Amino acid sequence: MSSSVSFNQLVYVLVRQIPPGKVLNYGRVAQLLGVPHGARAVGWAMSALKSGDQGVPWYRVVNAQGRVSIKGSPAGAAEQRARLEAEGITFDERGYLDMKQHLWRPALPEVEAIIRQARGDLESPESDVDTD
DNA sequence: CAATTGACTTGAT
DNA sequence: TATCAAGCCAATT
Repeated sequence: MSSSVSFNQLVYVLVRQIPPGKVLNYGRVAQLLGVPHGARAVGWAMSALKSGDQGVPWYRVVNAQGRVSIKGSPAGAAEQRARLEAEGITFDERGYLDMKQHLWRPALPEVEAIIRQARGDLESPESDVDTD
């Protein structure tokens, strides 16, 4: 019991909430999870994703500059850009997308609730949610 | 438990 | 605008 949910799992839960046509940067994800300076950790979590985790729209996470930052895999970066373009996002000649236009701005209370719920669900699937 | 790594970010040059 | 260095975090070894 009490197996605390890994930071990575929370990252996946949040990334799953990003709607099509919208994106989030690593730092933002970390901030929404309560770790303002955990951008690198988020990137680490994304790199840990495997082809089987198709439920996680990893391609909707870009760097703060509005550019894809997959390293060691030019093909991966190309795929990410292709998937985003397929959702209507456009890139300029330098390979940047418009963050002002595509950055996802969720209602913080809602996101916090989802994270809180994720922690609870993954920690104790059977714990009865409440009652009041 | 210490060292290493990496899909990051920001500020300075 | 492009490059460099330092700061910060979690998972791995």
